[in-house]
Amino acid sequence: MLDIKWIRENPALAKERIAKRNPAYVEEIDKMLQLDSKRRELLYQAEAIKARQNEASKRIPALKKAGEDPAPLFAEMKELAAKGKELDAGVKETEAALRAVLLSVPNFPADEVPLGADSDENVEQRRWGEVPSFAFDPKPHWELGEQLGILDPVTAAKVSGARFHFYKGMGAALERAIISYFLDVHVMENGYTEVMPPYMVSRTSMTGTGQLPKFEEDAYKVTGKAETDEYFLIPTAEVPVTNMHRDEILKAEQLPIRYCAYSACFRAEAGSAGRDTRGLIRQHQFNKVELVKFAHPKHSFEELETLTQNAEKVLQGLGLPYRVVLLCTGDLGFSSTKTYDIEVWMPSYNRYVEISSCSNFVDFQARRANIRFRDEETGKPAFVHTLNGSGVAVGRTVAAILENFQNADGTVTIPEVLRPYLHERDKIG
RNA sequence: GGAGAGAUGUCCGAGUGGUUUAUGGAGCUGGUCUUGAAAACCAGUGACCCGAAAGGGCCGGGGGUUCGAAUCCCUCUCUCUCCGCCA
Repeated sequence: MLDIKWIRENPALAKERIAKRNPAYVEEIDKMLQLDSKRRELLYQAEAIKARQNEASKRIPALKKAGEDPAPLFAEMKELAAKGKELDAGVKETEAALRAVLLSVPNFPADEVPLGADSDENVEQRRWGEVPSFAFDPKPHWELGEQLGILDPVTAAKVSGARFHFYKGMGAALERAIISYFLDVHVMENGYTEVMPPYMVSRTSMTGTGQLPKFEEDAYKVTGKAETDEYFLIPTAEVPVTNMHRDEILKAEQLPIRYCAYSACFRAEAGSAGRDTRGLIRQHQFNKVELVKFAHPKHSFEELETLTQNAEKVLQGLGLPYRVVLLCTGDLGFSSTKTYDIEVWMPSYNRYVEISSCSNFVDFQARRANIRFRDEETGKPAFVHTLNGSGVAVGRTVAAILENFQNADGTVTIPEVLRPYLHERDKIG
């Protein structure tokens, strides 16, 4: 959620900044400004009436004590109360309308975010590792997975539907080993605290991180026995973990707080019918290790750099070639102000494929979720900056391992760092 | 699922219809004292919203009763205790 106060004071700049994302949002800024001034006008009137009511309330006991009849005052007050109620309703209505607009407008892109229409205009920052060249015809991971008997989408389709997988045998073990490896690196080397979050969250939590109200169709909703039961399956551990500190005032010395969390993730993939239909790339349910940071506003952009490096580290450990790109304005997520994607080399796609997305949300989520800290300079509460990044997507890592480390005989070499988690086996098949 | 209790400012906690519309602690800031620190004492500081300020509003969310609600009623959410069920 953008800061209405800041927008009120900098309307031209606000429009300029939001237009970088999409000029259509300029109109929304005007709507905000209009509702904001209406709200303040109504609030002023409503509060003036309340002040008069309070004043009268103080006089009534005094009148009684003096033996005078307060009845004439009652009549006047009754009228005032009716008027006040009307104004209160107007304030509430305007506030709700303003909030609705605020919740539907995305974050400003940071100044250094390149202008661009879509992912083609993302800017490569660096590459790591060697893209493999094969002396044989390399296979896509879905073929390797089937041949090795470790991936089974057909049975999953029977049991659940499209975009699900059974992992079997070494496939299941590999997925589990990767999860453990990622968590161990982030906990032991990168300084994160491990959390296991709930997989179902409330509407409030989904709104706090920005998935709702705008992207409800992308989420799976779970209803229960009671009519009021309403949960959303988490699309990422970002949602429960960021909301851990919702409505809290943290101490400045606690910052930065770093959490890592393994979770399954659930996505409806509403807009991607027909895309990446084979393999592990785009599933309704997938595993991910997520990194979340709560940072002091002064340091959040540095924290984004280290967060990205922390995610890169696990790919380096595995020996998977990747590149880091800075997302352009057209590819930037709703809540983010700046995002680096890490893309792993995927031989079957003959290109780099996203395996991690590391973002700084500045105060956008913190304002929605009311996550604050006590500023040491002013002594007043201020919004923290939240960041998160995949550290990294597990299913896509399995795909990348299978494809990049496949051998001519159809076996796959297991990266050394994973072997301790797999009874020291060095290959699959 | 049944029965009961509760939700107050950064934290703890008082307040059960008005005449101070939030008592008192802790914390934090400054001061006195001290070689320094602690303790003690003195003063200040209270979330959040509108406002340039003065000031006003604001006691889990929403609704109601009343001239007037933290206080009474309804409702929702959450927490705790006991019982039941359960991995």
